[in-house]
Amino acid sequence: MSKRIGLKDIAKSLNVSVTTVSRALNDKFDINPETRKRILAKAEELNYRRNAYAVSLRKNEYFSIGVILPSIDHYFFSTVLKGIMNKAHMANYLVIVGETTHYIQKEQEIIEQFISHCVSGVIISPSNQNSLTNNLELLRRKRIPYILVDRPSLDVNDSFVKYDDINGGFLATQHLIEQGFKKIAFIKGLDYCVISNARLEGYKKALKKYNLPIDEDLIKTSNHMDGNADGYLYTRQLLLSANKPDAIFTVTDDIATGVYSAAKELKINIPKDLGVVGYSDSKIATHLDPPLTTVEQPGSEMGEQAFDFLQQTIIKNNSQLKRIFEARLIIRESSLKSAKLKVHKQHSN
Amino acid sequence: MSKRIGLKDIAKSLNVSVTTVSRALNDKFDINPETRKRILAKAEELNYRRNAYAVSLRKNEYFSIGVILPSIDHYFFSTVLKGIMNKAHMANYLVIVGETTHYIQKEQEIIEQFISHCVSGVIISPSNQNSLTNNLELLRRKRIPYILVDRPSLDVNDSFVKYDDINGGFLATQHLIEQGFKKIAFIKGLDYCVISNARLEGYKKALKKYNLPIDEDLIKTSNHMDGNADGYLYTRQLLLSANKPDAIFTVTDDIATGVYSAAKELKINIPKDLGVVGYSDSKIATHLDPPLTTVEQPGSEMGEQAFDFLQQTIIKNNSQLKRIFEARLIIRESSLKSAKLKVHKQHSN
DNA sequence: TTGAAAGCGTTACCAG
DNA sequence: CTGGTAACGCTTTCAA
Repeated sequence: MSKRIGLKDIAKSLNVSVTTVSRALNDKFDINPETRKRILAKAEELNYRRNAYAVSLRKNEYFSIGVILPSIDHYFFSTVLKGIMNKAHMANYLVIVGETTHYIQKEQEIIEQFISHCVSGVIISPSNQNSLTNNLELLRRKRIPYILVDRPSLDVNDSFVKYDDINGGFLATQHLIEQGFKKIAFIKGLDYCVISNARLEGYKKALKKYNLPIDEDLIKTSNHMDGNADGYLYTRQLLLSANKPDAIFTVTDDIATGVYSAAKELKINIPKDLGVVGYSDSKIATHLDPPLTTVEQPGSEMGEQAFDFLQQTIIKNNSQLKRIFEARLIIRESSLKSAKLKVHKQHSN
Repeated sequence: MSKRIGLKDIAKSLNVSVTTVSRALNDKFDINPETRKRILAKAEELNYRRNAYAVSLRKNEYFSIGVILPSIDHYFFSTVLKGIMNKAHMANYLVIVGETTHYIQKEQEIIEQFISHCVSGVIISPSNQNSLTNNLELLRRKRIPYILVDRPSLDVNDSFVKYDDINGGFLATQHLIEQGFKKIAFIKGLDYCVISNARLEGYKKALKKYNLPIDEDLIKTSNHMDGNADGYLYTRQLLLSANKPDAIFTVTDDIATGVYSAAKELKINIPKDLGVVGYSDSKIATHLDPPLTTVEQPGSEMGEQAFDFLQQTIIKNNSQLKRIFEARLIIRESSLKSAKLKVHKQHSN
């Protein structure tokens, strides 16, 4: 295990001062080009690696941000991360990632780790309601700039980036109503989930607007763990009950896949006998048969916006930066009651 | 912008020495419990944050690893990352992530950034053949331990974790043959892609074993950019040609989705008239109609193994750690010519 | 049980 | 153009 090479080693072997070596390596102007060349060559020869820790310490400048997500193998979050990393790379920031797997305890550990690692800021999609109060408070107290992604907090001073989930829920439900569906069920997420609640609100809003009754029996709660299984279960339950809906709107595409399975098993035709709308426009949506109508969520764009906000907060100490992405419904066949089957996938270039 | 609090500040405000404060904060035994309590309280009050950079510098101990992937929103890679992060978190390592988006130049930038950031090691899935020679050499020269994921290099000293892609290709093809398909096409990846080539090799091996001809016209090349589109295009081309195959094996599930679209459009029944086998067992596989037979790739497990290897390399300076995950075919309906659905997994020998 | 001082690898400042 | 010195925030060693 050979010792790590430092400026000092280069300096010694060339009989110059450490200062000079530093200058050469940092492309300063006040140095003899000759000396500079010699130093660079020597550095290369000795496989010198710059120690960013020492530099940061000395300059009191830190170039990393922390990203905290509930789960990175979830397609949406991975696109958010992609967006963040894209911008971060351009700005020369290092991206440290932590996955909470929905555990608030783990979230806290990650935050603490990030803080002592001197991250300049944090982009976080809080794991649940509870963490909004506790863990964010930790960041606030320690004065770490942070941007909330997808799940805003209740504090008006916080900066966030999110979707208009209320309108998303509204558009989805309205679309089903306009297609002629009369009895629309909603499979939602857990009660503490802000997003799920927003979509639920939109759902109810649409029903009200069209004077349809809100039937609590048609509202089911999935627990986020296995959407597919929950979708399947609740759909069976709904379709076999006396109070049978003719359409189902689900809080995630994942749950919608379960709806498909159940419908298939019960030989119920989508969309003729059962309209389905999902949420997120995940990869599977287009591949389901029939393709799933869903609400778009461009995660990558959101990640980029989050990074921009964070940078503004870090540099200009801005706060209360807020951006709400408009909800957009992507209509495919699963919700077109009077559909003639038409494959409208685009295979451009 | 209030100044960051350091040991010195706590020491001063309590009239003790920096050493004592350090001791208190690090739970050393040789300190008066009284003093310790006072210090801890003060630290809390002043919102002290430990500076890991200074600690690392002083102790010459660094606790972060770098992970370099071609693309993180690709499901497989995101599960690999998940596996890595899981283990890393338990071992108290920070995970810094870089996405090359398949650019070898970007890969190099990321490696250089990671090196100066004193990562203890790197887990990398190289972006292409070229980078295997260039960019890995950089890591070797600077003596950074690294583990290759999914795409091994040619250097026998390197440690890696990969799948048995040859056997994967073999099993997939053999299965189709055994199902009674006679003319099996293969849609592969780019020529430089080691993995694609391995699967191709397995494909050919199976054909040979069963004395089927290898027809280069039935081998198509997708460029990794839009698998779905390529799958669609090539499938159309293949199915409309005189030399029409009765089964298609694709190097990724993504491409297989394109096969489905084309088959649907041409009203060709899967699996009766066209057997299809994909690769990766991605999320969509089960949701396609009919569900797609594919070769499993448990990314998370692979990520965990990679981290374990890396840690062994870092700590014990081990090298040439190699693990090849067995290929396992997951049989679903898309390949069952005389299908009654029976889900079972087949192991290779 | 406590403190003073050295030093990790680097850069900034000032002098020459 | 070059070099000496101090300092970044912390831990370690040695001495009290």
